Order: sequence, then C-alpha cells, then structure tokens
Amino acid sequence: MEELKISTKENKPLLDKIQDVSFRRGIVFPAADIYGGLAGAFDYGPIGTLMRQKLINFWRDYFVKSEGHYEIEGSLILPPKVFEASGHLAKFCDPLVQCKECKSMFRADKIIEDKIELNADGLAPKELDEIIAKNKLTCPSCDGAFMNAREFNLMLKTQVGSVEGNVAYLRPETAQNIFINFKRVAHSMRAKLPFGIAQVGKVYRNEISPRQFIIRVREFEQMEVEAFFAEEQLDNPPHFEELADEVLPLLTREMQAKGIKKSKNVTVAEAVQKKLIPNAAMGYYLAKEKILFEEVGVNTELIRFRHMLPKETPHYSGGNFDLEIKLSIGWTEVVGNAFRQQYDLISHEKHSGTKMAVQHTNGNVIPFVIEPSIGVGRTLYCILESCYRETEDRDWTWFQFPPTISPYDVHVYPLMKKDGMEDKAQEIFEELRGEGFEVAFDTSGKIGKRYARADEIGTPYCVTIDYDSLKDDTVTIRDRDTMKQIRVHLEDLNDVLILLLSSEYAFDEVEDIIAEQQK
RNA sequence: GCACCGAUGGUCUAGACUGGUCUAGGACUCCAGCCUUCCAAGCUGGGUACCCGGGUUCAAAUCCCGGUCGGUGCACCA
Repeated sequence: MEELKISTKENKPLLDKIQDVSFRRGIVFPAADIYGGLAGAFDYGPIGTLMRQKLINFWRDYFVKSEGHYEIEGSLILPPKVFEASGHLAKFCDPLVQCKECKSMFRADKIIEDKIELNADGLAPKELDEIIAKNKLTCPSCDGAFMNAREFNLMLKTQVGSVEGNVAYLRPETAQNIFINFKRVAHSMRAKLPFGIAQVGKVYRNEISPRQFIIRVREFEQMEVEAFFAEEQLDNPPHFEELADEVLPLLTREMQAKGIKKSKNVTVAEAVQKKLIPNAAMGYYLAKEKILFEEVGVNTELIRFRHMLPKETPHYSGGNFDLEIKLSIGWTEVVGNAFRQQYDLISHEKHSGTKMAVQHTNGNVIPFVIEPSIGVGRTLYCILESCYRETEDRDWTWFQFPPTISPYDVHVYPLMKKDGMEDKAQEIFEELRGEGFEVAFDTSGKIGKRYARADEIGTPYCVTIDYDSLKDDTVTIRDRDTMKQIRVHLEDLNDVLILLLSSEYAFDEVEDIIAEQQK
C-alpha cells in the first residue's frame, strides 16, 4: 500500500506535483475555489505572496533602481482611445468562424488567406462573411459550410459610469500606461535620454482556453520596463561593458528554419557585432534577464532567447526575443523582449495630438523603445519547477530556493515545548523579526517534522533552541541543503544569518569565519 | 470554443456498473494532550468530504439533464 502510494506520486507529472504542494502549503489557490473556481484565475496564498514580493523586490532593485529608471503604477482600466492608438482594438481581435457540420473553429482571416491568398487582415466580420460566401469557402477538415464570423476580442471590456455603453477596457499589457504617461514622467522627473520607465501590475486577456495551472491565465502580472533611447544611443547603452561578455543562449531565425531546437551560446558583444540581435541595448537587457533568472533560482541551462519569427511579431517590431524556459510542459515564453521602435509614441502622438518628442542634445526627438516584459506568475512557476527536489536523504519533497526568493529566511523552533525552551525561542523569533528577517515560528509536533515542513516551503535555515541554549545562550542552525547543523552564540546569530543568506559562503565555512572574528 | 473523459475531507483513495445497513470506510496530513535533548514513523482523543443546480424515485454519493472546474486532442495564444 505504502509502495503503491509512492509510485503514483513519482509517476505524477511535475506540474501536478507543483500544483499539489502549492495548494497544500499556501503558495497559490484557485480563485473563488469554494464556488467551483473561475478558469484562468488564481490567488496567491500567504507563502506565494511572500515569494511574489521577494521576486518583485529583487527585480525592482536589479532592473529599476540600479538603472535609475522611474517606476510608475498605472490605472488598470483605460478608455478605448488608448487601444485605438495602440492597435489593440484592431489587432488584438480575432474574427472566428465555426463549421456548421463538425463545429471546428477557425480564424476567418486565416482561412481566406490560405485558400485565395487575399490579405484579410483587419476586415470586419461582415466583410469576411461576404468573401467566404463569394468564394464558397468551406471547412478545411470536413468541407462543411461556415456559420457567420464573430469577433473575438482578447481584451476584457467593461462599462464605466451610470450611462450604458460608456465602454472601458482592462489593459491587456502594462506598456500603454507608460507610453501615455511618457511626457508627464519625462517632464516631472526632468529625465534625459536614455532613461527607462518601469511598472509592475496586473493585465487581463480573455484567453480562449486557459490551461496548465498558472501558465495560461486570464489575469496575470507583468514586471516591465520601457527603456527609451535616442536612435544613436541604441548601440551604446549605459553600462554596456559590464555585461558585454555575458553569454546568451540564442536561437536565431536561421536555426529555427533548419529545425534546430538547441540554442547556441554567443556573448552579448558578439551577438551585437554579428547583428544576431537588433542592437546593444537589447543585448544588454537579455543579459540582465539571464542573470536575474539565475539569481532567483532558475537553472540557466533551461533558458534560451528565441528570435520571434516575422509572423509572430507585429509589423512595427524591430526584432523580438522571447526568453523561453524549458519546463516539464515544454518551452514556455516567460519574458517578451520587444524592440518597439518609435511605434507607440508616434501612434499616441497622432491619436492624442500630444507631442511625444523630448529634448535631446540639439533638438527634440521621439525615442526608440526596448521593452523587457517579465511575467511574474510564469517566473514564479519556473522557480517552483527549477527548485523542486525529491531526494534520497529525505522522505518529503522540498524546494531548494535561493534566499532571494524563499518565502522565509529562517524558522525558529524550540526543540520541545517544555522547560522554558518555548519562551526562549519566542524571544529569539521576535528579535530576528525586529532585525528585518522574514521569520516563522512553530512549536507543534516533533522537531523533525518541523524541519520537514520548513523544507517543503524551501526555508533555507532553521534555528533551534535546545537545553544547551538555556545554559549557554547558543543555538543550532540547520542547513536545508545539507541537513547539517552548526552551533552559534546568540550574540553572533544575526551576523551568521546575514552571512548565510548572502549565499557567498558554504555552510561549513561560516562557523570558521565567526571563530576567526572572535580571536 | 468544439469533441471525449473525469470530479468523494488538506492529499491519495474505497463505495457508483446492480439506488437502501453509507449516521460515507481507510491511509497520510491537520489540531489538542501525553511521550520525546535534533530530521515527518510512539500513544490517546478530535476535526474535516460526496463540485453546483434541477429532475427521476418511497429513497440519490450512486441514475438522468444543465452548469462549473479539471485533463487530453483540435483550434487559439496581439
């Protein structure tokens, strides 16, 4: 019976295991679960929320503050004019036709383009129906007749105010807030090119079929930078030398045409020089992303940057590169890197009448835009998969999160609840919390069970208060990865934890470093 | 959105075909207490479930219909 249980667990797909532990340990829950849920919507639980905060803070520090970018927080709900200008109202919309016989759905414009080689892009459903009728187009799978075409807009529509029909949309990307605030930010912050505007926030897309846990959802979060450059600055971005030798795993269009799946490693400088990527600014951000993913616990062996094919990118793109990660469910887009050129600012200038040019050396220019857009939920999922462990040395599953992402830094436990150990542990817990550590406290059950629980949510260190602690003010620190322990004096606890959480020293070394300091 | 399949405590599941001893059983988990000076395994007690709505029937976890959610395939994924 026991063996049977273990074997079913081992046979489970990784995504299912991650989902189980997420529900069980408070990482992610289905939204409105007690009412049967809503497809494509999830809530973060307490543990997931801590992780999400750590991820966003890390990004904020590394992608925003260290670059001197300006972070804003824009409205989720926006008027239709924004999306007329951005092109989402026309392009983010698929006209679908359904076969009367076999009920298959197709994109009406694709059917027309495939069969009679007529560009039907952007036509209204009525026009599409007419073309289909005139050319007697039928279902590719069963030759049946089509029903009338219907618009399927991927944006979620709502109403504002008391008057019927006053339409607004939930934003399908965070980018537009940045473009429509571009002038305000540039002026209020006296920004000089090149500069960046960053934003993290929710976006909404009415996906036809959300699937695969938190990978394809209707509401998700982006951490995004729009980096603005004068044209001549694109090949000479700030700090470029710092990352010029970083290696990028690239999958070029050429390689894709040949059916090659495995990326080739090219340094940023080489990629720029060989024109494998649009410009140095793009290369700089790709390198930065790779480092970010490494720092938050994603195995970089699983990363590639894929040059999107022309049909996958909008016409104004100067070359998009997706950061894809090889998950158990296949290669998955986690970051979209778009070279949007001047498209958005020019379009908003045209539609709104607001001049988007900003002062630059001699005169006004409309800057070029590089957009690294990181999916928060997908990144968290990648971290979960990449850090998930089932090992021989323990009967439970665990997460090998780096401290940059682990929900807690440390758990504090009394060895047992008696003889004053609980009070002492409580004191130490509160002290550590006061020092700014993310710390949890637990007294229930045996110590081994508590270590297992800490492992299961990937807490790197546990501090245990035992009988010796009561005598000589020393405590043990247990290392999640090795299950080894060291004993430190309470006076050193704070420093030791800081050393350990910096990840710069091996667990064994830290004891010696402290001993050294005391001499 | 289509087709097929599925849904029982926090998790894995028994029961469903053949409606009624099912006031739904087990294992793990969880909670309380005892025991225990370091890796989920001892003892005692306890908590928690038939996805939602309707129908058939004397009687529904079980049969039927609709919905929701999930899986797979198709389609979709600016």
